[in-house]
Amino acid sequence: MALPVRDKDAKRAGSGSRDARPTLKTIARLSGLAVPTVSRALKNAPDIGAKTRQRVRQIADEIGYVPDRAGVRLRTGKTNVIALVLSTEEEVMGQTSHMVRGISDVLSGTPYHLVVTPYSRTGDALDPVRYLVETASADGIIFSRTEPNDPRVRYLVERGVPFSTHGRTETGLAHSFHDFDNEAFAVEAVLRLAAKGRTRLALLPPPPWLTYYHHTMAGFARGLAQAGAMEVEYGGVDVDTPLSMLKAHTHKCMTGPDRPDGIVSGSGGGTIGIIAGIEAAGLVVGRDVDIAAKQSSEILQWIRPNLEVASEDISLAGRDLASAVLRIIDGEDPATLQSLSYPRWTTADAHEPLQG
Amino acid sequence: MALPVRDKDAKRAGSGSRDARPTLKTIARLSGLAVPTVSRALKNAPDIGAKTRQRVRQIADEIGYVPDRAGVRLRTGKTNVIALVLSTEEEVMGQTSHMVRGISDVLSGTPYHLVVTPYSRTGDALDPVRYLVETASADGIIFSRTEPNDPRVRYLVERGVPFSTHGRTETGLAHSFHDFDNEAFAVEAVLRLAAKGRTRLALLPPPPWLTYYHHTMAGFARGLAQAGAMEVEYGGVDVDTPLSMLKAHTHKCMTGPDRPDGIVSGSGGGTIGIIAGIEAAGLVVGRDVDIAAKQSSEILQWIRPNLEVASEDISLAGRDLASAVLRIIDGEDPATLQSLSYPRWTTADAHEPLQG
DNA sequence: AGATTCACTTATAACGATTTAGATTGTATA
DNA sequence: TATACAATCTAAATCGTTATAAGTGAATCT
Repeated sequence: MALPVRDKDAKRAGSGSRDARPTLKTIARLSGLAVPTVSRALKNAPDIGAKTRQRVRQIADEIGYVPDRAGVRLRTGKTNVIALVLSTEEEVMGQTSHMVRGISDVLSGTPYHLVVTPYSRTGDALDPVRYLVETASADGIIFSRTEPNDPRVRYLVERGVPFSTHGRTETGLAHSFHDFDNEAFAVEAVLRLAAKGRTRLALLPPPPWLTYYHHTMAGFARGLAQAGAMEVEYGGVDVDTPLSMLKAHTHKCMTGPDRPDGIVSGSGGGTIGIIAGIEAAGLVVGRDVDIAAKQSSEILQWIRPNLEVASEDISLAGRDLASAVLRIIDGEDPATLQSLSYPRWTTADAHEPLQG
Repeated sequence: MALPVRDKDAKRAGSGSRDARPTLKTIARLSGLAVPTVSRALKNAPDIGAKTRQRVRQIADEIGYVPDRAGVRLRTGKTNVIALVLSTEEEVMGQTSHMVRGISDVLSGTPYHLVVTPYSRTGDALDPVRYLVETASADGIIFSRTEPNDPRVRYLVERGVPFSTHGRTETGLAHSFHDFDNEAFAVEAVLRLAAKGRTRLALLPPPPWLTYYHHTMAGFARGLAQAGAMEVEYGGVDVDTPLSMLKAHTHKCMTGPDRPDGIVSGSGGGTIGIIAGIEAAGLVVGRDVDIAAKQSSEILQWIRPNLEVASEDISLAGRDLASAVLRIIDGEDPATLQSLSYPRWTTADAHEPLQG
C-alpha cells in the first residue's frame, strides 16, 4: 500500500515542504528524541533502549527514511561505492557487460553503487586507481588484466584499500582475486586437439605482459609434452590483435610452409578472426585444421561446428569479485578470498552444427 | 580536554601531513585568507580581487586541491554523477560495453562519474529511475529501450530531472534523445534484399512494446510497398528471443510450406540464431535465403558472407547521450538535444567473404 | 543518608563545502 | 567633513550524519 511519505513532514513544517526527503531530523521531530539518539537507534547501538529502538525503526520505515549518502560519506568517509576500473582494451564481446552484470547482482540489495572508471590504453593503468584512492572515491576496487608484478596491486596493498582482481599476480602479496584456470584450459585444449589427431599446434596467446599469458603458456607446454605434440610458431599476434590483422596473419600462416593443423585460441573474438583467415586460405575448420578456443560469451558454438570450446563465466567472476570486496570491507582477510573457475568444455556438436 | 588535533598538528608539524587530503581550509591557512574567500576565489566569483583569485588558484594547483565530492554534494545537492540505467535484457553482445565506453569518453575530463544502475526483467523499469530521483543520487540519467508511452520519460520530465534516452517516445514530451533510424534501416534492408531478387520477406522485429518496434515495422512496410515484395509471417519471436529458440523457430519456418527467401533481422545476435536455423534446415545463406541485418558490434561480417549488414554505432550513441545530459544540466533546452544516427551499410564481401 | 552505579538519552562538535549577511576598507561624492 | 558607495573580504549558519563527552534519573551499594 502507498505510504503517506511526505505528509508528515508537511504537517509539522506547516508550509508545503513537498519535496523534502526525510532525514534523521524528521524522525527526531516525529519521535520527540534527539537526532543522535535516532542515529544510534537505527544502527542498533547497545546503549539505546529496546522500545526506543523499535519505535524509531518503525517511524523510519513508515516515512521511508534512507540515510543520505553525502552525509554519511562526509562524516565517516564511507562512500558506499565499488569502482570497476575498465581498460578500453577489454575484450569488447560481452566481457564488460557480463562483468557489470555479475557485480551488479551482488551489489543490488546492498547500499553499494557501482561506479565505472575507465582508462585508455595510452594512459598508465595505475592512474585511475591512484585517483580513486587519493580522492577517497570508493570503498572497494575491482580491476582485471593483472600483470605478474602489478603496480596497482602493490599500491593498493600498501595502502590497505579493499580490492579484488580478475587475474592473479606474482607479487607474493596475498591479495584477493578471482581467476580462470587458463593453464587447465590450455592443457585440455591441446589434449583435445591431440585426440583429434592433431600434432602441429599453434597458440593464440594473451598479451605477454599479462599474468595469464604465463599460465596459458605453461598449460600449452604441458599439454604438448603430455600429448607428444609439437608447437608451431604463430608469433606476433595475441588475443588483443584486431580481427582484420589476425585474419591476415592467420592467412599467411596457413599458406606458409610450416602450417599448423591445430590452433589453441585464448579468446572468442580472436577465434573469429582466425577462422576467417583459415577459410580465406581455402582450408576448412574441422577438416584441415581444428581449433580449441576459450570464449566468454556464447557465440562461438553458433558460428562454426567442430570447435572445441571452453567457456569462461565472466558474470560469475563479477559476482565473486564483488562479494570478495564486500567481505574485505567487512574485515575479512583478503588472503582467504581467492577463487579459481574452471573451463566448461562444450563441443559445438552439442548445439547441433551449423553446417556439415 | 583532549581535542582532536588533526589540523593543528599538521600545521605545526608541517612535514608529516602525508595522508591529509588538502581542503579549502588548507588553502585558507596557506594563503591567510578565510575559507569562504578561497571557495569563491576558486569559482571565479566577481567579488574577489583579481590578484587574490590568482594567488588562491596557484596554491590550489600546487597542492593539488580537488574539491571533496561529499562536501559539495551535501551542501549543494550536486552529485556529479551520471547514472546509466541498464536493463538486464540489454543485448549482451557488445551493446553495453560500447555504451559505457561512449559515455565514459565524454565524462572523462569532467568531474562526473558514471554510475551503472541495473534493473531486472522482473522488476518495474520505473523503479531504478524513481530510486535515483528520490535519493537524489544523480545529476543526470541515461536509459534505453524506450516505449512509446514511457513512464520513465513522463516521470522525469514532470520532475525536471536532466536525462536523455536511447530511443524515442511518443509521449509528445520534448525530451532529449539519441536514436538510430530503424525505419531507414528497415526500408533499405528490404530494398537490398529486393535488389537480390528476393520477394518473400520475413522480419525479426524488436519486442513490440518498444518504440523502435513501430519504426522498424513502418520501414519494413514502406520497403515492401516500394519494392513490390510481400511479407511472410515470422511471428512469435523478436530480437530478445534466446538464440536456441530463434534457431528452432527459424528451422521450423524454413522447412514449412510458406518459407521466406529473405530475412530482415533487427539484431546482430539474433542473426546468428537465424543463420543457425537456416543451415539446420539444409539451406544456404546467400543461395536459398538472403539476410539483411542490423548489428551493433563488428562480428556479423566475420561470420557469414553475403550478408547485408547495417551497423549501429552504440558508442556514438553513448557519447551523444552523455553530452546531451551534460548540456541539459548546464541549462540547455532538452528539445534541442535530439539526434538520429543512420545505418552504415556494409556488404560482407567488403571484408572478403569467409567462404564461397 | 550519601555515594556509586547503571541504563539511557542529550549536547556539542565535527566532516568540507557554500550561501547569506555583515564587516572593513578606501574612494568619491555632497 | 560627512556620507555614500563600491570593492573586498570575513563570520556565521547550514546541508545530514556520527563520535565523544556530558548529563539525568532511578536503582544499588556502603
